Amino acid sequence: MIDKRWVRLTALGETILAETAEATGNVAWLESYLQLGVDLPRIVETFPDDEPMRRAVKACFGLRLLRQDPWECLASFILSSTKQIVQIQQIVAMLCQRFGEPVVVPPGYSPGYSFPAAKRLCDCTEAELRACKMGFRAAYLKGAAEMIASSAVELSKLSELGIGAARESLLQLPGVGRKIADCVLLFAYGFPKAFPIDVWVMKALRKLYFRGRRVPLRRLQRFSGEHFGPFSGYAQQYLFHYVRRNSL
DNA sequence: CTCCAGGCGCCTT
DNA sequence: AAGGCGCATGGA
Repeated sequence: MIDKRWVRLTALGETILAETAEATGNVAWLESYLQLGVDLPRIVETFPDDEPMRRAVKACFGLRLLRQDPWECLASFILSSTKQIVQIQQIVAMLCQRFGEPVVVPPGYSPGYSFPAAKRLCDCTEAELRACKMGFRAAYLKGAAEMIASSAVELSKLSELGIGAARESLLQLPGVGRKIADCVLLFAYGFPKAFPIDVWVMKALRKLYFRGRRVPLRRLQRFSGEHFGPFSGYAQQYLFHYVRRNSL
C-alpha cells in the first residue's frame, strides 16, 4: 500500500514492474516513493574510502532509500521500540485493518486498508490501541496522534526547516527520541545527514571503527556526522543492512 | 523458565 | 550530563 493505492512491485532485471489495482494517470507518486530520480552511484561515491564502507557497499549493492509518508513513518517507528520487525509489521497491519480505510484491491486479493490518519487514531481509546498488541506504546501513539491532529507539530512544514529545527519539532512528540526522530528525518523527509543510531548501527560503528570498544552515544553521533560525508544517512543504511545480514 | 527485541521517559548520581 | 531501569508483548 502506497498512500491509498494498492501496488505490486516486481523486479524484472534492470526494470521494475508496477501493477496497481486502479488505473493511475501519472506515476509521480510512485517515482517519489521509490526515489527514482536519485543518482545512487553519485551518492556512493561520496562515502569515505575505507575498508568497512567498501565491504558494506559491496554487500548491499544497489541499496536505495524510499520516501515514505511522514505520519505513517513516524507512527510506525513509535511502535518499533524494543520490538522485532515482524511484530512491528503485525501491529501496523492490525492498526490498518481496524482503523484504516478500505482500499481497492485487484480481484481475488485479500482486502487492503490504508494507514489510519492521526485524526482517526486520536479518537481511539488507549484500550483500543492496546488491543493491537502495542503495549505501553499505546499512550505514546495516542499522544503523538493528538499533537499531529491539533497541529501542535505540523508535519507538512518540517521539510521547510533545516535538519536541526525539524528534529527539535519531532522530539516534542511523546515516544519520540533521537533515534526515531532521525528515522523520520531520513525516511520521510530525505534529510541526507540524518543518521539513526540503533543497536545494530551501534554495534557496527563500534566493531568497524572503534575496535569493538564501548563508545558513548554522543561520540558516535559526532563521529557519524564528521566521517560519512554529505549523505551519511545513506551510509547508515549500508552499514545497517551489512551488519544485519552478517549478524556481527 | 529466562532472555531479549530497529527506545523512550523518568529517576538517580 | 551521563547512566540505570521499567515498560507490554510474544517468540526463541
